[in-house]
Amino acid sequence: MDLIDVFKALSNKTRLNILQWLKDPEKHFPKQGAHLPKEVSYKGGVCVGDIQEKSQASQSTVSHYLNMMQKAGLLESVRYGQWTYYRRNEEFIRQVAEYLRTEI
Amino acid sequence: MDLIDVFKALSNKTRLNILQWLKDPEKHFPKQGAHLPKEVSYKGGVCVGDIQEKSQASQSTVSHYLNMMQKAGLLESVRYGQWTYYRRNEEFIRQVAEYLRTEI
DNA sequence: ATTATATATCGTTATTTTTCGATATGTCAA
DNA sequence: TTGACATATCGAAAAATAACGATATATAAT
Repeated sequence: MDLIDVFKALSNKTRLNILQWLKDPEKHFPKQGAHLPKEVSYKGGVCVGDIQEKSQASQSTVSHYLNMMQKAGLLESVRYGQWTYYRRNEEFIRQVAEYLRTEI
Repeated sequence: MDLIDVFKALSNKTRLNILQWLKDPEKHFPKQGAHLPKEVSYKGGVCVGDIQEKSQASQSTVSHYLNMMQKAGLLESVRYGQWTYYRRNEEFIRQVAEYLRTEI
């Protein structure tokens, strides 16, 4: 776990928002899931386009953010056809919190 | 609590090191405390010069780092004469960890 | 008062990050 | 197989951060 990359990924309002939105996708992306049955899409996360729309940043910026967060370990992604769904890596986030609590 | 500033302050190896060194000053700054009685200096934290020496960054950089971490809330400082002692703000750090665990 | 020491601040340059538009790639539908 | 759409990647410009030496400020010692 490269903590520096994790904290860098968290050092941005939009990225922090995305992470928190993904905590409750039904709430923050109510109209998503047109592409796939609800069970699948919510379990799989939220697609880039929906996140981009909500975040008000450009498509390339959001794609870059998501990739950065995934590399840091905070997110994971699944591809369904032409869509990439991003969701939180809860276990990793838990570990970061625990590390911060005990080692920092 | 401005989380962004907290995470920015944590996004640097040297600053992270400093925070961890200050968790156990006796261990990481064994020869410090020449200026003041041990009880006082350890309770009050570690002076800038000792931190600077250990961190191998320039004096101005370390001073800047410490100020940044203090502004973020992670550190607090006390001045004894010409020395400024920095120590961890444990309560704040605990709150950050708790916030990360539950809200992020 | 002068000098020495510790820390803070200033000004500058180098580096990194941010952010975007343009373009490439990959997938689906007609 | 062509066209439409979703996402990723590229390249560049702007903005922010990092890091230093020089200098200022504050305190202490002579």
